[in-house]
Amino acid sequence: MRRRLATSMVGGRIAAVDLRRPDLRRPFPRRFVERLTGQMVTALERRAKYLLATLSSEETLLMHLGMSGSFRVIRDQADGRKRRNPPSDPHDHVVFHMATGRAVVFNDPRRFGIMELVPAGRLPRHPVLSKLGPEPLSADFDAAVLALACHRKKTSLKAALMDQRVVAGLGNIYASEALHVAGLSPRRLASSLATISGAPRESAHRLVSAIKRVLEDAIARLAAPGHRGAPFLVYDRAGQRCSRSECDGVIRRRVQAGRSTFFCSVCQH
DNA sequence: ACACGGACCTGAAGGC
DNA sequence: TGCCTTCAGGTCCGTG
Repeated sequence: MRRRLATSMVGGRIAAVDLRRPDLRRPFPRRFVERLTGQMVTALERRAKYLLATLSSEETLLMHLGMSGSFRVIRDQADGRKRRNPPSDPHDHVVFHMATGRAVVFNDPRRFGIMELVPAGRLPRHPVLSKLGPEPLSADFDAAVLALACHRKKTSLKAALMDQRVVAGLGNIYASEALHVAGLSPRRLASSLATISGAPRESAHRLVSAIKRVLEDAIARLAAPGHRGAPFLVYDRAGQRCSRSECDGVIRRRVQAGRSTFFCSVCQH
């Protein structure tokens, strides 16, 4: 999503903002439209599940898609005229009209999304960012770090992977997917990744590799033009056969910490 | 300090 | 057809 939006926004100017309701989960920041209008977008970055658009005003637009949020880009019409009324539905809550003529539309039926404006200097200490664990695809995230973060936890492995302080950016789908690839049961204790002293066991190495592989694959697929809905290995596949070769198990669903977990009880231990 | 359950919203799908 | 319940990719807050 970051890559796709960057193409339309980075280096461009926000010519107008169409704000169609006062709030998502929380009210939009005060003077939201005025603070964005006319700004250049100098960078678009991601931290965990947050998108961070750096503005020429030294403020950063902090965004989260929640459960149901999405962005779409509307290109200007072939004859060069801007669309007066971009195609919209009742859940198109914000439209960024770029000076190029493109429009970036934020749609979010459940309105669990977030849009905030944060002064650049206060970004590192922002409450939602300051407690986040390592980026899963960075070199900082390795078996030693994961084992240390987990060795005193009193929760399941699945819950630990969804804890954004342990590793930042895995959600319910990819937590299940990574555990499947690693061959680890979601019900194991998180602390079983570490020895008594907190050193990583072999399972921690396997899990870190699985997390990185699962996320890299997903990003590669979603970045491909005309991509299809991700073919998950276990997520939302209860009752179907395990896809691992040589495994004749069936995928099961169980609720952990209030969320659905999908796994194969034959090849995940 | 930690872990859990419920709350926040709307819409889709399935049972009756 | 319509009404009910359950479930959905994420945080956040109160409670124990």
